Amino acid sequence: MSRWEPNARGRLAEAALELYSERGYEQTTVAEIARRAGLTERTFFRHYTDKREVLFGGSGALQELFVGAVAEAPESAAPIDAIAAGLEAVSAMFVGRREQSRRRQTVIAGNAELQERELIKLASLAAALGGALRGRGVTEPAASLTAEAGVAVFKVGFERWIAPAEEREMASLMRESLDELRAVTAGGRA
Amino acid sequence: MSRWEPNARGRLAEAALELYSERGYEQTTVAEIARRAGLTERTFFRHYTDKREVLFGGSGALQELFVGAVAEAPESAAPIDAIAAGLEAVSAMFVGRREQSRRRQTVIAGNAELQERELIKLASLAAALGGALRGRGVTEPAASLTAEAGVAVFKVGFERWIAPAEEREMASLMRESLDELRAVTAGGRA
DNA sequence: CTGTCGATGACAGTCACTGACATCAACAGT
DNA sequence: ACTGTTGATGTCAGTGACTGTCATCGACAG
Repeated sequence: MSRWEPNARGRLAEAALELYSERGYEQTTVAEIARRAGLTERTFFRHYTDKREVLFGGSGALQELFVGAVAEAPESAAPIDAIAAGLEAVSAMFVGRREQSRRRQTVIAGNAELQERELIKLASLAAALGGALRGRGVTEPAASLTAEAGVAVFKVGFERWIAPAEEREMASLMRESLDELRAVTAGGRA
Repeated sequence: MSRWEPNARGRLAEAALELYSERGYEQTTVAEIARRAGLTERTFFRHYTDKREVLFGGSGALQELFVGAVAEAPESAAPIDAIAAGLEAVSAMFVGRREQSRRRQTVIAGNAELQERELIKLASLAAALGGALRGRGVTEPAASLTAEAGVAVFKVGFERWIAPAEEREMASLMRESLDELRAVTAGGRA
């Protein structure tokens, strides 16, 4: 057996989401999070760089998955279709996590610092997607624009997925949102 | 005469930009900024909510000017043309401030917290522009998309304006960037 | 049995940020 | 001229996020 309970990082993330939900982000101290996870404040900062980052532990995996799927889409796929493949892959990783995602977004919506962190994560995602598209031979500014569009679709699709009454799968909502973007950007044509 | 030197707020902003440039954002304490401005740390926090905000004192005026110009563009103007009018207005307010803007962007580029703050300011700008467009009768999602596009053009134009060798006026670069966006989004057509 | 390693704890310290109260020139009203 | 109010600032004592440093001690290799 191990000297400590396993998955300290996960316990910290869980404790943080609970406390942020219960009493709000600002009213929660890092010491409290650590205590609920059975650890000390110092150990919290060994797993997460700051009090905000504990809510974004999954963003690295999300970005890797998204970028990987874009990079490995069929060579024949157009840029926007590679992005669509990425959205499909990402949707799979959220299956069964809708309630947790709702709680998390509620917390983020209630605090400006957390919104800032979310924005920079999305900016990082857009930059990485742009790089993946350039790796597929897409030139600028098409690569960056398509990447930004992909992130915009993800945002819209995600918001719909966590909407109160919504029960459809994320993948469907992502496809729907992408279709709407296509319709809008095609505006003015036949 | 007044009891204190005038323009405390401006002196703080100036001192902060100097110190952030000289020794970096993280290596500068608020007490140092206040001391250089001839004030105390407590007074700094009466003028700016936090250590980051002191670099964004002009963002309120920028947003007001941009939004106002969009709202007051000729009724006949298309959404994107209203945005173009806003970009013209904004360009005027930066005249003579290129060097200061360059130093400021260098500081921001060197620190993640400052980038986060900049991103949320731009998100706020996009939201406000979307509102102004809706006020002109533009429906969703065209209003939000056009607003996002406007912010994207502003970002690109601004980056070019502060590029090392660049000497052209901001207004020209904004027009140029907007034209490029038009070209890209028109892609696939005749 | 012993030495290394890695995750954690303990503890002191810096600094961003806040609340409460004091100060005092300017100014208005008398 | 006298006085009360106001507003920007100073002073001081906090709280809490975050960091550097060293100690601890099961697991594991040899």
